[in-house]
Amino acid sequence: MFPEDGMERYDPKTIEARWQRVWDDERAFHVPNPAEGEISEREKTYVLEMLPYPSGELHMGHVLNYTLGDVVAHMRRRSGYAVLRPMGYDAFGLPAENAAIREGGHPRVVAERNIEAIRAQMRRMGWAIDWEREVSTHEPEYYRWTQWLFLRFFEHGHTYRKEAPVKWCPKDQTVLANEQVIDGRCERCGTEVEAKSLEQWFFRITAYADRLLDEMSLLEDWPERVLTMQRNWIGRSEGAEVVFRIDELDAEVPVFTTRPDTLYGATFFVLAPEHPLVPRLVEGTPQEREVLDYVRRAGARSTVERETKEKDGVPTGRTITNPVNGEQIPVWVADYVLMEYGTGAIMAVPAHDERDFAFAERYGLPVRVVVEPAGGDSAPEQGVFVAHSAGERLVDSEQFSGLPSPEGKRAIVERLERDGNGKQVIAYRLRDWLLSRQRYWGCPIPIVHCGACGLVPVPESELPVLLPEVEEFLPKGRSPLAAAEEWVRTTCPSCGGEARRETDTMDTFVDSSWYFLRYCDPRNDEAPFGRDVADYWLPVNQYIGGIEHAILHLLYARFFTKAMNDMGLVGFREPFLRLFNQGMIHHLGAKMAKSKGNVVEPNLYADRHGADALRLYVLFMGPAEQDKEWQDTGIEGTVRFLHRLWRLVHEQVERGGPAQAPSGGALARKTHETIAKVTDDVQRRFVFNTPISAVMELVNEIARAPEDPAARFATETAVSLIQPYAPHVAEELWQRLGHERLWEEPWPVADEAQLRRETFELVIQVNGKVRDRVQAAADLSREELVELARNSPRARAFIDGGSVRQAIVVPRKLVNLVVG
RNA sequence: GCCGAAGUGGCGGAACUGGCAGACGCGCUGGACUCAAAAUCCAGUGCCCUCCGGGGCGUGUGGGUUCGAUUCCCACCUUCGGCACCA
Repeated sequence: MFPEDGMERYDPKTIEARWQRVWDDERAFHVPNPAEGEISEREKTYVLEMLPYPSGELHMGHVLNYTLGDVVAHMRRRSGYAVLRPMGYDAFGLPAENAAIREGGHPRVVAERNIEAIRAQMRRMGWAIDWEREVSTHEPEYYRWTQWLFLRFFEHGHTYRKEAPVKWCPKDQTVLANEQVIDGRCERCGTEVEAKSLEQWFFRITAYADRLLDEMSLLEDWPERVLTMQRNWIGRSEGAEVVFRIDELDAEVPVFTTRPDTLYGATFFVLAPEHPLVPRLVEGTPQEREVLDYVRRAGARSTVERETKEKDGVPTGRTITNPVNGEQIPVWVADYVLMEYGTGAIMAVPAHDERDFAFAERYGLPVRVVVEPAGGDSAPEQGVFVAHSAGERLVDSEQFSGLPSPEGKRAIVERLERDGNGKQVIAYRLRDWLLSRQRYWGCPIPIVHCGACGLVPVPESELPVLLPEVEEFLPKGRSPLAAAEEWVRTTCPSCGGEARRETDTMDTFVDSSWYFLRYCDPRNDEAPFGRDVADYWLPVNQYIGGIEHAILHLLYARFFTKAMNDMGLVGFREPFLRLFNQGMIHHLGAKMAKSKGNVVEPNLYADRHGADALRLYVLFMGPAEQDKEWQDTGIEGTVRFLHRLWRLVHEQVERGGPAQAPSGGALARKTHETIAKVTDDVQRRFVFNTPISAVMELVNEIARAPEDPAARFATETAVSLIQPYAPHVAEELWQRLGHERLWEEPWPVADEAQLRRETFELVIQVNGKVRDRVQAAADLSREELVELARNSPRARAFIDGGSVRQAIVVPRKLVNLVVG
């Protein structure tokens, strides 16, 4: 740039490669575990970003995600904490398997090739990661412990196998967990899912529903919307189970309702088409054909269709007895009642439930009002829909009439309980987590099916159950593992007889539900992790990732942690104390996607401008939690800034000014203000764009007064403050300033004494409008400030003939003269 | 439909607890350097008016509270996200 000055040009490529090598050689970011049996003296911080799926290509979302974590980790480490910041790969799963099917070859080869590629790109970004703790979920050394944990869950009854209606993705040829179905479509491929009844493996996450809600109180800082989404997903609702009877069949049919106070308004009864009682109910009746026909048609409807069409159903010809008044009401079958929720049957109260009302309207069923809104003085109109409201009272409900709704609920439930016709219950929307998948590239389920002994766990000594080698990965409705006949055929660990291995593999979300624990103790070959070491590092202090896992991964990991806590494997109940969701980086107005051709590749920019400029830019763009738009010209601004800083440092080295700043000067004060701002912004506010602005301001100030006695001090501080954001160039400049190892240098602390000002700019307002600004001594009294304002000629012009009726003084800020 | 978040210059954004709206950066305009260009540096840059002193308006829209509102309250508009036959 200025070769005639002999100043070396800022060349990010060389600098970045050099410092990455130094960090590796010196194991700069390796953190040892506290020695056995002794808790480390140093306070710890666990900074973690969500486990990446190794697609082979790093994208901008990763860059933002890991750079955020990097800044936090650097600052924490330089503030004296032992910082755990590991990295690994969520390597099992469909993308690698599908790529292998498409291109031929083995999913493992695809996955490992991708890992190599993405690791190289990550290292290029210079993140301060302890690479010695790297793990990948597809390695037998890892999935051995996934299996081990599965068996502990199995022993404790957290895992079970049952036949149940499940969601099936016809494209991926596998079942899905409820959480992986979005609007009736497969979360991965968007194919409409089908309903099937299959025998599958489940985690009993529903047993933890209440704790997943209640223990949110243990979390330090999670985005409110994530908590809301989880609460909605769990869907806890308090109500009652009410038992209706069909005497002719000697059958009891319980329903769940949140409105037991409306029991007298039940005018019909509805069973889900899948309800097991339906065939017996209509057997040999004139309605049999029509009802079974309806059931068949409902079964063929897609979830989407079922949810969007007009409500329909068929009468069964049977009646059922309302336990409170003995009334006989007709039983219908309709698919607006879902088998998965409650008991698969409802009492229909059309006057007080919109869905029941719509159904009653269509089929001309009676509508009986039994609750009147607050302040109803005349008898309620019959046959209409009455929305739920505060202060409502029961009517036409025998002895319960007149009770306010909440008391009515209580009284009716008490009566039901006394008569053995019901009880208070809580229903959840949350379903158990379906964990088995009919695909190859996943963790094998370590179970043996024995004709004599049933489901037998594989003994711990035989773990891992390795994935068998097969020729064909294409799924055909059953797991490709089933084709490895020799592998499938085994002996029962319990009785020694012939037995067959489980051929389903686990949902990859199982792998990622405990990876944050493996990082504590990644090479342990006797246990998934040592409890002491886990209890030292965990819970994660700062977790960072995308909002897409608001329910899926985050709910599963919380469940796993709680179950492990119950089993005595860990001493804490929540895995992630603070959660941060970064926004998405868009380009050309849309989410980056290969199919749209608008992907901005980080590597390209790292090569062109350096990783430091890229890291700075993704943070400088705007608030980290907001979605934002990539601008090529934007990164050029950060490039320019680094060049400017580079020149400034060299100029200061040339000048050789004193490193210690004399106190009291404007530049010295600005420097301390910058330290305070940069530190506070990250630590308290978790914002990353304004600290960069603050350092830019400081650099601008230095450039304006390079001969200031505080210039050298200001320059060194700027380099030190920018280190978490642009670590390579900061390290290089630090060395050129005559120091070493900036990453080990304590984080700067602002000197309170230097922050104090002797004068300030007093803003003078007249009737709320700024009319003048004057310098004022910091220690002036309120009266003196008002005098100063009154004497301002500019303010006077606006006071004119009027009199000052009031003066508002904000100390060290402004005076507002109210003139009337 | 319900719940939530957001709306500020040409653009990304700042203003943290009700007290100077537009920090920082991009872009643009003018100038310096150069044979020229790039790079760099300097100055300017919300809109309107101006006698060049300054004045008026301005944070989605309309109202309110207040000495004072981007910030608090009410209503509405727009965008985005979540939930949505859950009994």
